Amino acid sequence: MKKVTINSVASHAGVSKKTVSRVLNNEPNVSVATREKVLAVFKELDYTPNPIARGLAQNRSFIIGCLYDNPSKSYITRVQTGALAACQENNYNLLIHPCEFRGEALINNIEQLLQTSRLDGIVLTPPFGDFAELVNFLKSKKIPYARVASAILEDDSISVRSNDEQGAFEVTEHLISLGHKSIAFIKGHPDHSATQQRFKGYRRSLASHGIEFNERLVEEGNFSYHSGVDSARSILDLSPRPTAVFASNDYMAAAVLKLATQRQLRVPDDISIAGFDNAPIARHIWPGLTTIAQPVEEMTKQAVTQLISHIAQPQDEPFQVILESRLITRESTAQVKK
Amino acid sequence: MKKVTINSVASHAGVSKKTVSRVLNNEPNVSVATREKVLAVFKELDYTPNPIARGLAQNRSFIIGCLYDNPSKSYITRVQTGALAACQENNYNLLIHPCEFRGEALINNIEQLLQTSRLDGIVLTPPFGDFAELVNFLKSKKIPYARVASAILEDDSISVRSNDEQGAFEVTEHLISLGHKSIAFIKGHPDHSATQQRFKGYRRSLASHGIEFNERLVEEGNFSYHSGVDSARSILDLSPRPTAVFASNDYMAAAVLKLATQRQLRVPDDISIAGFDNAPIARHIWPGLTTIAQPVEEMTKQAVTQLISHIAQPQDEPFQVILESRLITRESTAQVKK
DNA sequence: CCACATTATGACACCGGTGTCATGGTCAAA
DNA sequence: TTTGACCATGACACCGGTGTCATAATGTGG
Repeated sequence: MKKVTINSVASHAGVSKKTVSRVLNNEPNVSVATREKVLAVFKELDYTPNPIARGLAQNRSFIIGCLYDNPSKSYITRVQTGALAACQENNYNLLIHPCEFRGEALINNIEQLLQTSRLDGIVLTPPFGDFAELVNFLKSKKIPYARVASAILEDDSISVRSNDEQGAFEVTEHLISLGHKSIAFIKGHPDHSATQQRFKGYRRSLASHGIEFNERLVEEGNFSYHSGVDSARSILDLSPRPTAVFASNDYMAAAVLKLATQRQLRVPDDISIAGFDNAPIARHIWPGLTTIAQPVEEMTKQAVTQLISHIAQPQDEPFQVILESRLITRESTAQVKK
Repeated sequence: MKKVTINSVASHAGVSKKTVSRVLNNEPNVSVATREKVLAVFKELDYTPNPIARGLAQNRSFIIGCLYDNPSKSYITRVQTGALAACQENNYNLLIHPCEFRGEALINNIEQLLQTSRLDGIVLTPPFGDFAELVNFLKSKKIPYARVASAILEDDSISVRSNDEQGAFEVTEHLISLGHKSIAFIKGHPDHSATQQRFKGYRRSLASHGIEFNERLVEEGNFSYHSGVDSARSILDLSPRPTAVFASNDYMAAAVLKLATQRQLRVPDDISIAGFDNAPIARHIWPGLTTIAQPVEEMTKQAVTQLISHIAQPQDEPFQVILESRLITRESTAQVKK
């Protein structure tokens, strides 16, 4: 079983390599008869072009890098699923790059990644889309990039996100509609732009109902389960205890639930709990968590699709999309008790 | 800023391309003086060889494929972490390939993957290491592969796993030592060899204590949370109700916990629950789950490292390693009540 | 000191594609 | 009929490495 290359196809079809190449790339100036002859030989020999040779000739790798640093494994796999879908449709490969660096070290790490892997483009998942230093570096190196779920907007860039502010607003509205007035809030990681957005949504809802904002009800978390435990402790120790807790993601919400349960509090009778993200854990625990579902796969897929088309043919127009998220109510929130 | 290639290095150092290539690959027959001169130029120009050109010349892609199909996101990311670590150490890239096909369709899917991505090797994570059809296909195509966490052993293959049978034995021993005699068991997905192994460990422990095996206490799950809910329903409906449930993984155990809690049963006072895998959920819920921790990253890393070294220089000896797992006791298991 | 083995090095083809440019053929307008 | 535009095609260099083989330089034993 010999290897099938563009040369074997060319000699079988009785044309030159170049003509085969033209057919492969759908270039103009090939007669219909020739094109069909070549296509027939493709079928006959079961030919697939060698992406490595193609890459060498075009100085491309057909690889997109996906940068992430996220405590939520389910978020990571959702991002990967979306990115992979876009890559497969376009004959690209996806190189995953978990990365916990910040600042200077981050730039060095990415520089090395680019040197050794020759990526054609990079998808920045939270929080990397929010790091101006990194983005400027990519820009200076002329590496195409796309942002997923970042609130930062630039004039000429690719960005797909959902409306975190609005999502948080809706959760808070939901709690208020159940009669809650004392609603604690656990913030996310300060590096993530989503953290500010979700906090803003919470405050906007309070304000729109004339509920005074109380700083003592706000805790600083970092999206990890562990930080949720710490924040939960402070919140549950408050007196009077708030009647509801809104955590910026489901892991922290799950931590609140765990601690509350350990302390013999009944959820949602004694205290309501809401999260954000609709992570699997939100439905794997009892009671299930009220939360916001975002189309993470779809966001990433659109971002990567756009990134690849930008690589093939650079455009000047920005591509900025905001997808809808939706409130999912489960058992962890209920009418406040008198 | 011009591109730095082997040619620029060669002319700067005043030697031929081929000599530079020799230095790059640590080939013999280069004088010390020449080698040092070339290495100095590497530094000076900040040269990194182009893996694509290298791949074309050697007919390699420097890409390892990682095949998986697993409901547990945390397991997937752990596998990826280990595989990536091995790849990065060896200047390989990792191509992830989630894949839900079986049988004929699986073979076609993989054939296409190989055609388009030209993988140098494949890591088979559960359950793919257990599919003889797939393995035979890879063998016939002469694609190197490595198995992770599969109980299947062949004479000449690479396989790294932990001892599932022993792990399940230890969990059961633990329950029995707490006085449990009626221990329900939820099996995993029938395609996974771990499913058989864990079941065997459970039975061995029962037998070694003279506890009669009761088929009615065994439910068929598939490792998913959902299947755990179904199995839990049957088990909790039994009369008399077993005093302990051992689920083949933590997701199913979490489902048992959820259902038990919904039914006002106190865990572990009314019923003990144990899982397997030490997934994050095992410590994110209350009470935390007693379970078995396996070195998934380490297993995968060793498998991939070995795979890559096998690609560089094929060996005939098999590489078969079994790593230790360990019992982690948390709050979900306790002394049986009289 | 010569014959021969061994080491160090380079010239050149090659991997499998794409880009550039020349060439011959067709066709419409002058 | 001539001219020029345009289309279809191929020859050939090139991308940045590695493999093969020839050759010059050096070392070794008799």
